[in-house]
Amino acid sequence: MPRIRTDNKTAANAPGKPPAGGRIGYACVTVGVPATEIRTCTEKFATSEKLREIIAHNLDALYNQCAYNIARGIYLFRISSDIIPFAGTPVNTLDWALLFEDPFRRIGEKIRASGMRVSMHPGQYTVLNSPDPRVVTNAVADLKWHGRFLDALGVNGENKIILHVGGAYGDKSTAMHRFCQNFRLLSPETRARIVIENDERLFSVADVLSLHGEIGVPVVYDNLHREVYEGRFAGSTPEDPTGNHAETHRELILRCRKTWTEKDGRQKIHYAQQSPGKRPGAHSETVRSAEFLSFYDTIRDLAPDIMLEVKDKNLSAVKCVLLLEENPASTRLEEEWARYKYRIMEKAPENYAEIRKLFSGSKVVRPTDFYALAEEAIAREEDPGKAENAALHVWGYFSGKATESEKKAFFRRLDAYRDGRGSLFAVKGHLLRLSERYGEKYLLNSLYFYS
DNA sequence: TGACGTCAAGATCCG
DNA sequence: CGGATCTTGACGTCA
Repeated sequence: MPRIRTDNKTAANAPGKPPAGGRIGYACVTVGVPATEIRTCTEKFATSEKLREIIAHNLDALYNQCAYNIARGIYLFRISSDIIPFAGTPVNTLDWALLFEDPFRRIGEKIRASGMRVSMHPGQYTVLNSPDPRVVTNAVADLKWHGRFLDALGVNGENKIILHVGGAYGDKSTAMHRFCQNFRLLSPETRARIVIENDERLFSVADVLSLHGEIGVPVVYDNLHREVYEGRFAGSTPEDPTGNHAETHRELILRCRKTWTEKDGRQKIHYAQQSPGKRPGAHSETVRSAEFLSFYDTIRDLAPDIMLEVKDKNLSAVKCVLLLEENPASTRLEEEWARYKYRIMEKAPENYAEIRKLFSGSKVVRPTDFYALAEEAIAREEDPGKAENAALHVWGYFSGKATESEKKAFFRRLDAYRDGRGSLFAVKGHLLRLSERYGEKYLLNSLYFYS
C-alpha cells in the first residue's frame, strides 16, 4: 500500500505563487480534509463563551483551509459567512476582530504571501433593496461585518463581497433604483468591496450591467444563473426581454470584463454546471471535465478568476487546476488518486484497475484520463457487492490491531448491510471511527468517507 | 402559512 | 453510554 503523504507541508510540489493565468477556486467548505470544518450554533445557545469558542475553532479551520488551498494551487477561496456566528447582530456583541487579532494576522499573512484572493458571499437573506427599512438595516449591518472581516485579514480591495440585487416586489426598475439608493448607505470602504452577480430568476446580466452603469460596482458573470434565467433547463426557451440568449458566454464575459477596474483586480466569474435531473439551477455534484474544458477553451485568452459552484467543492477545484496546468508535478495527481481510491473501488473495480495501470505505466498520467475514469465510476449507483469488497479492503487496515469487540461491531454492521437490515453509511461510520481511534492518516484523508 | 436552500446542531430514541 | 435517527433553526421573498 503506497503511503502518499497528504499533509499540507509536504504534499504537493505546489506552485509557490499563482499561475500567470486566472485562478480557480471554490466556496466555503473543504471536503475530506481534517480540521477544516466550520462550526456554528443556534441562537438559543449563543452565549459569549460559546461564541468565543466557536470563533477560535473556525479561525483555526480557516487557516487550515488556506494552507490546503495554497499547497494545491488553489488561489481563490470564498470564506463562509458562518465563520463568525451572528456577526452583525445583537446576539454577538464580541469585539471579535480585536479578540482574535493574532489569528487574523496569521491567516492574513498567509493569504497575502501566497497571492490568494478571498471573497465572502452573504446569502439570499441579505437584501439591500427591500422596501422594508428593517430588512435594509439588517443588510447594511451584515455587509458591514463582512467588510470588517476582510479588513481584519488585512486583504486589499480586490478581495470582494458578492451580492445579489435582491427582490423585485412587482416592479423591477423601482427595485433596481432602490438598490442604488440603499447602496449609498454603505460606508465607502464597504462599497469598494461590493460586486454584484446576475441571478437566475429576477435580475439578468443586462440588469446588473445597468446597475454597474449607475453605481460603478463590478459585475460577476454566473453562467448557470444566466442559462436558467433564459429558461434553458425548463424545456423551452421563453422570450427574454434582455435578448441575452443570442449572446455567447464569451460575449457576456467580455461585457462584464469592462466593469472591473485596476483596483478591483482581475475579472472574476462564477462557473457551475446543471445537475442532471434536478431542479433548473441545481449545482452538479462535481465539475464534468470535458464540459468544463470546452467552456474554458472559449475564454482561455481572457483568463478570468473562476469560482466554481459545485457540491464537491475543493475536489473539483483541484481537478480544474490540474486540468489547466501545463506540467503539474505527478505527485499532485497521485495525491488525488490516493484520496479517491476506495471511493472508486466501491463503485467500479474495473475503473480502479484501469487507473492503477495508468499510474504504474512509464508515461506521465494525464489528468483528463484519470478524471474521466474517476467521474464515470463515482456517477454510478451503489453496488452492494462491490461496496462490501471495498469495505473489507479498508477493514484490512485494522484487522491486525482491532479489539475483538471492534471486529464484532464491524462484521455485525457489514452483515446487516449485506442482508438489507443496515446501511453502508453505518459500515463506513464505524470504519471512520476506527481510523480516528488508530490515527490512520491515509484513511482520514480518504474520500471514501465523504461520498 | 409554508416552500424555498441548507445542513449542522440539538433533541430524542435505542440497544 | 455511544450511536442512530428525527427535528429545528434563521434569514426574506413570494405564492
